[in-house]
Amino acid sequence: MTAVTPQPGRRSGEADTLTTSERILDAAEALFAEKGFAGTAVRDIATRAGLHPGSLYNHFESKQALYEAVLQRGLRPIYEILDRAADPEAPPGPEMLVALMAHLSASPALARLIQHETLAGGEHAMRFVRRWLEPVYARASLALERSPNLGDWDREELPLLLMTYHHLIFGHYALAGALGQVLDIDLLSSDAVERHTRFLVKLSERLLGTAEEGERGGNAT
Amino acid sequence: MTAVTPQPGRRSGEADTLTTSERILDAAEALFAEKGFAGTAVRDIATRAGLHPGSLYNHFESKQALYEAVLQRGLRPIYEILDRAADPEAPPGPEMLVALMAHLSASPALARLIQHETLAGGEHAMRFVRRWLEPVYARASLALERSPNLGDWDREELPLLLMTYHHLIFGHYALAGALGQVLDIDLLSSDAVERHTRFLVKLSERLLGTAEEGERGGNAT
Amino acid sequence: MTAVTPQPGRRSGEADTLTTSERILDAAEALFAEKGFAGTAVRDIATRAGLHPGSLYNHFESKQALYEAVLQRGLRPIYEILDRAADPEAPPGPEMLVALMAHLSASPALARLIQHETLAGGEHAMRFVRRWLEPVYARASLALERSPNLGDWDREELPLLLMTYHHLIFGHYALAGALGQVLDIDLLSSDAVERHTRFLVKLSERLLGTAEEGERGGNAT
Amino acid sequence: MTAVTPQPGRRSGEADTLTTSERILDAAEALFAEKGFAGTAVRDIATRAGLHPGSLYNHFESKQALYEAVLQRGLRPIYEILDRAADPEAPPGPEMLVALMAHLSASPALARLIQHETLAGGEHAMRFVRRWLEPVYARASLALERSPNLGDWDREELPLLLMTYHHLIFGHYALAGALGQVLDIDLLSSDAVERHTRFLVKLSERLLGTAEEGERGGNAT
DNA sequence: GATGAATGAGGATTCATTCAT
DNA sequence: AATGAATGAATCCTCATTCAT
Repeated sequence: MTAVTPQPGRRSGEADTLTTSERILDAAEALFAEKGFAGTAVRDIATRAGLHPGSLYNHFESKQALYEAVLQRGLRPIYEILDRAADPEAPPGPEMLVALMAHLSASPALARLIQHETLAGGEHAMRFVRRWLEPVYARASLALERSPNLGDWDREELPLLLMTYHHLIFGHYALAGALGQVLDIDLLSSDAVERHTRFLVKLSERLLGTAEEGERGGNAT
Repeated sequence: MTAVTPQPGRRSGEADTLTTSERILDAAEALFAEKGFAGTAVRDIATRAGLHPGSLYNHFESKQALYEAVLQRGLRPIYEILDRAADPEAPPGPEMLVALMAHLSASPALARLIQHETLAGGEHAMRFVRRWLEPVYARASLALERSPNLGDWDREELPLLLMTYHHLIFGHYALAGALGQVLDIDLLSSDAVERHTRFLVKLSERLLGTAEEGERGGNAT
Repeated sequence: MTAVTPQPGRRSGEADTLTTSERILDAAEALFAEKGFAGTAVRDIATRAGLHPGSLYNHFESKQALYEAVLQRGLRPIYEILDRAADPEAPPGPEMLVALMAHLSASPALARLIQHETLAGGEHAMRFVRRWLEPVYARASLALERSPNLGDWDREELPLLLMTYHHLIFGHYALAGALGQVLDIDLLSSDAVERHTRFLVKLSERLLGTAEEGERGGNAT
Repeated sequence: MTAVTPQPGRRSGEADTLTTSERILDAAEALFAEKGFAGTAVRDIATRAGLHPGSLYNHFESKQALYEAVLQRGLRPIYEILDRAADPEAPPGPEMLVALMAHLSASPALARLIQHETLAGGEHAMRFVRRWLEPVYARASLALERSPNLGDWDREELPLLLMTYHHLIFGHYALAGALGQVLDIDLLSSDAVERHTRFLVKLSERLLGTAEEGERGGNAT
């Protein structure tokens, strides 16, 4: 067991060395992902984090603030992946897909959180969309436009392409639990993640004409 | 799409002629879709349906029962569409896609409900998955297997293809509100629905080699 | 099946020939006896009587009025028994006990109702006590004072004797269900009623010196 | 009666030193005794205990759990009295009766609670009977069997003797309020309790031939 | 006389949050 | 930083009762 220097952004790990705040964030992430914001009780988060509900307010100002902290912690690595992909210096290729897959399959709660929010509608969700989702789409859009065979699609079809990726990535991991059960597959096993990544690359090929070289994208997780 | 003779189970219509139960179902569908089950207050449903909260229980045994009635009402037409598509007598083609699109774009709340449930996890969602989603997948699977160029895909890639349709149909309309805002498009306009339908047919073509004859399935809504 | 002339005071009988009001009274009696006034829902009474809750108000003005009708119907025969016993023309003896036993064991709900009310306390119960219980005690007191060996007891002990009979008669049948279970006896069987009657006569003998001749008091029910 | 050292489970006392839980138990005992379980509103218990309805749930899981806690607190001393009486080392005598009287007259709510439950019938009451009343009868049965002149009664009359004591003790204090009003006596005054105790001893004498030496067991309350 | 729907008050309970300790 | 108790608003739901049909 190597010494763990507490990193703000890190997920889980050896239980005893986790900050209380991190334990709360972990508990909250799991519960918000499963039951949504309204369906999650502060008491349950606290219990799961091993403390009493009141104590939670020593670490986060409110349920809402905790929720946003969970989102923030989860979304930052995604920004970084997309930023790297949008870097004009970087070579085009399936690396972004592979990296995204790896990240989401490692913390599937994140994908579910994002879908919950996107699904919600109303004031609250609109703020989320503006603050969190628009930057993601802006970056993804940049990355997409560097694809070689894009001319195959009309300009007005591009948003649909973007959304296709949204669904096949975020949607896939968000629903991995339920759909895995329907199909009797563990969609979060490393095999399945690898297969899904290959599938996405193949599909990209057919849609965009990219990634002819990239069937290897496997050692995810 | 065949002419729709108004039936007891119909949606919307002249406000005054709606049964109280139908008004409740409409109100509940909208609110459950927007806020999820836990986030929706029975009082709000009642108010929106124009009656006092207690009266609601003359029509539905509980919030849960109401929720299930909403799902049932929404899902039945989907079963019928898929059943028709799975009928071996029926000619293959994009009709199923077109019909599904038309139905979902006409009541986008339904798609959101389905995603809410599929997202939820836990006991509750698993029951939904078993009772509602598995039959859908069974029928869709039958329909898919009749595609001509299916040999292009490995047997283990078929579930991923199925899921792709799930995401591009249910996911699309479930997230239409939020993603439409990000992309600054009204994804529920009849133009957009038509475009999305053409997109899906085109994508099917590239994935399955089908639908060469039927791209113009546009008179949706 | 002989012709049944509808008698206001009669209990149960051939189900089909019962007035709706009688069915309601029967249902109410059973439920009030089991669960008390507050614990009984008008809806349950109606259901048990085979009609819808609203219809009940065609027969009784309110839950309270129904309750009082149940009491009235049940208590009238008891008054009559006590009146006969207090009649100075009547020969003294255990006949009153035997008759009371027979009546209460035949409709044990009545005893429970009386105990419920007596137990309750508060405004409501005090009204019951004044209206219903005081006349019973007045009559019973008259009957007691005609006992031969009463001089054995102080004047201030007489109320305790009266209460002893109250408990051993009303209390006995009120608790027959529960205590029968504890003791593993069916206290409402005709054997048990006969035994209990003999017991009471024997006890009266020892307390009041009466009833030397009366061990036969058996053919109850 | 031995000296009573104040214990956590004690009744009444200097108002300010009572635990909140104790105040709730006191309030609940009084109200449940007067109005029964169904007739008592949690809000009223809370108000009487000086707090808001929700706060009550910090101390008791539910109305039902509170009810059971009230019963448990009240019944424990009764077990102890009966245990002492059933002890084969202890000398036989009216001490048990005296002690029971003292306890019940000091908290008459308890007797009413017991009668309420015994009266109730249905699932709920049966559980009570099994859990609470059967042990009482088992102990009382042991105590009874040590009486000298028991041979005077048939074996099948013993349950009726047991029940007689049940009625004359629990029934007496349960109905003390109402019957006291009918008879125009304060049955809970120390005089009345003493007189009732003497009455019971005298009655025991006549029934069992016991207690020739101990009639003066009067220092109750 | 029966029905089903409506009503509004009140039922128990949960909730997020606060605060003294 | 943690706790347990307090709070009051809000939760879902049941209740007795009414009324048009």
